[in-house]
Amino acid sequence: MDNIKLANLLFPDVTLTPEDLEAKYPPRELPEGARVTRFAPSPTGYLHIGGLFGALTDVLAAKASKGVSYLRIEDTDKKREVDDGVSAIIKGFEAFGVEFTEGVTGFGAEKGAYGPYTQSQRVFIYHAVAKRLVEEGKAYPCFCSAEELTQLREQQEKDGALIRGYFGKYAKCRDLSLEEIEARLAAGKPWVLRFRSEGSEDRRIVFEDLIRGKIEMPENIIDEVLLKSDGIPTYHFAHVCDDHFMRTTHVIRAEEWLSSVPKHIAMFKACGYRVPKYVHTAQVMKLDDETGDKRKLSKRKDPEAAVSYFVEKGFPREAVIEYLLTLLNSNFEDWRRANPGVDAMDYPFNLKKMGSSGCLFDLLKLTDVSKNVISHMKAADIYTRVADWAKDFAPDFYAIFTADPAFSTAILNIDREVPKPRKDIAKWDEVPEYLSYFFAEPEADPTLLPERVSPEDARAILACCCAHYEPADDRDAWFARMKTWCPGLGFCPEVKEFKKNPEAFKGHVGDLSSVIRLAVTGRTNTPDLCTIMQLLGKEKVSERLNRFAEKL
RNA sequence: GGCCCGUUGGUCAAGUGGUUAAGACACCGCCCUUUCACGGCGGUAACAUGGGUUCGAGUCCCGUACGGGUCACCA
Repeated sequence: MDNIKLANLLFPDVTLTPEDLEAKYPPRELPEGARVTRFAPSPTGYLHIGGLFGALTDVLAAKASKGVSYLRIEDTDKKREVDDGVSAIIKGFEAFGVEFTEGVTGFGAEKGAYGPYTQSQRVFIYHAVAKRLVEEGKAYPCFCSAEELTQLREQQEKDGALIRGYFGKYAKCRDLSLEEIEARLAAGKPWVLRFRSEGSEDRRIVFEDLIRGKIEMPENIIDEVLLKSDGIPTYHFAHVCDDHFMRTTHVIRAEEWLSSVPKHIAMFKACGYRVPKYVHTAQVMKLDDETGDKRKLSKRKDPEAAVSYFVEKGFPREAVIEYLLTLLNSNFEDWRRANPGVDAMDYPFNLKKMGSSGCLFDLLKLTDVSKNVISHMKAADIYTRVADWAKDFAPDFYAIFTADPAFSTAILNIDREVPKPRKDIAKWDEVPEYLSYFFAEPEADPTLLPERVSPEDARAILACCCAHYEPADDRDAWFARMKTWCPGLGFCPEVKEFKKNPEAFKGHVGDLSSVIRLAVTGRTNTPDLCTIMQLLGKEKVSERLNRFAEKL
């Protein structure tokens, strides 16, 4: 068989050689130990939380070694591709502040010297490599139709074959003569290019996965498809060409790829390329609501699988990243305690410390992380973020919230920017309800009055407050003033004293503030009442006090 | 079914032959407190299972069970 002739027959227009490509994409000049990683999604829909998880791994692994991470779009399956798939991915990363050093940066835009970073634009590379493989007898055209392949599969099932696929005696096109190939080509029969596997069923291959250690598997014996009939490569072939010419050092990808490593190693070797280091990360799972079993997060069934879910709920990007980091490296939380305020992206990430079993996505833990993150934000920062969020997801609230920015910022600042700030907001969609009483008069429910306070006493308290409230009082002065009202109302100004002798009083000073709080805010618990009343202003406070008194 | 990966409290997990088996979230209790939160203290709760190897095993080996993945001209 004249392989050179075959190669020219198959790729008559390809003149570029692998050597040209080596020159075009030289090894990177990076410091010793620097890792080159890549995140390589398919534009098949929105960005998945597992995708964010993976991308974070790539970016951090590169950054921690002063290396390079890049974003490559794997659009080799036109059937599954979605129109705005690329921008959905880019937008997703933008929303969470994940930045790659190289690669696709927008629709049709990219940066870096190893591009193009979109596979559909790299066909010239795949074809150059494919042609060489044919020249060397390591690849061959296959004319089997989909029906024939289905038949083959059924046959193998009947035979009870342990290994299934296109190989050995089932590989009908493996040994076609040049004449047969020419004839079929002339007849216009569609063909795919297959890898001529040299593997043997009874040989085993050993490789190292950076988080799982040494793994041993049977050699690949399948004549995998390299180029589909439309000339576009399969994932496997694209992976080999791209990660070689983009000079990737660490292939970090989800666990589901683990079983195709033997295939990939065989292909790297056939091409004469150095095999990259492999890192297969565990998948993000969730507890199924119905069965109670752990299972992979699914795009279809789980709304929280899409990163847009977190945007809509208004989780700050830092919180999501922070939470993901706790899943990525368990000692992240220790590092965080030791380095408060440091950018999470500067975390000295350790690939080898990644867990090897799938972890459950815990929304409750995310909530806790988020509360902490938000508690450390400045009120002005929160104002901006809430406004940005509300603009898209709560337009009605946006209008009232942004009507008086100074007021909104001030109310967000209650009990904030102090040593022990409140931690009661976990995500922005809680804010409209959380702040509602500042923007509209609340419907106070009389049944929420403290048990020992009768409606008559409540009315007396409200009247007293109405008559003597001084907005200029600071917190201490306000407490002191309330205490002066107590004797006249039959309440005890000191809680401790009241507890010693509860029969002597109707209640204590705390009850006064409870009644006032209920009248002013409609709630039984709120941040500091004194500040709330100051911000509301004497007029509104009096109105609310009176209105509630009328209802009693 | 073949091949592969995994299995420490409800969750995330430290742990690399000798530990009272960390810590965080959640939960419960107490303290602090003029509400709620915050904070402090304490508590419940785990090495899937059976065999080895060893003076000694969560850690090493084999089997079993249970989860997960993969066996496409999808990635």
